[in-house]
Amino acid sequence: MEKLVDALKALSDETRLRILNLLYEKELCVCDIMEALQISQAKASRHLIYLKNADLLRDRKHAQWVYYSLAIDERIKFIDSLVYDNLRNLELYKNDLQNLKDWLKRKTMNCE
Amino acid sequence: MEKLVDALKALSDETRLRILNLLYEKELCVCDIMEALQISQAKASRHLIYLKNADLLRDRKHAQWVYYSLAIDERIKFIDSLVYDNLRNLELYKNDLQNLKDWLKRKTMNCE
DNA sequence: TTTGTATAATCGCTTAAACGAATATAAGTA
DNA sequence: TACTTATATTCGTTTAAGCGATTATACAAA
Repeated sequence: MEKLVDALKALSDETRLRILNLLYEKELCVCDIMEALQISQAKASRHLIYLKNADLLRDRKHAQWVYYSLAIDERIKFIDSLVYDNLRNLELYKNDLQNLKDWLKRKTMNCE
Repeated sequence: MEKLVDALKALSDETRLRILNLLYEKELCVCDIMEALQISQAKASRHLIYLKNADLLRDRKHAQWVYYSLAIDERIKFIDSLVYDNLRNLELYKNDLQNLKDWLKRKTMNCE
């Protein structure tokens, strides 16, 4: 992250906060985000790239999937507080985590 | 603050972060901010109002002056971490504090 | 090679927000 | 009442970002 301000701009959008909240659980691919948040593919992709450009995420390609995970270093540990002390007290973000859990279970069952 | 996102939007601008950094020291009027940051009156006023609308500041009128101070409650304690762990390690914000100190000293001396 | 799936990029449009410059308001002082 | 000072607001312009819809790319599997 070049600038602290860039990280804060990346955090000042609800969709991106919701994505970040999910990624605090585990690495996910774009389609996991789409399903858990019930948003379009273009929207998920755009916001993930925005977060990556702010150096808050890294990505890893495997076959046709792109997996995103947190890339939050020491310099911006206030984000931990934001997520654990604020986001996770709000219904919207709690629901998102439950939706993610449900989706990942369904996804696994389809492969068995 | 209605929405966490509104607070984050308010924090995602360098001028507003610089203002917040100063107000972590003490209550200040608009002209103190102008002097310490060397910005125009209109710019100082606009950004202070933006922060106030996000419920991060309160104001208090006394004669022709308007004093602004922090209004950050429990819900957004991550801002403490942002200021103390991040901003205050950066030269720009350290310089601003020194400029504020110098300005307040000059201001006091003029009244003696 | 064709088809399907996952992801990214582009287009056109709309809105928020930043800026300097100028003007308005409101209170204090001469 | 005039004048000054402190602060807020408005105007016109510019830029960043958000969106849905669509198209492009890249890999996999048939």
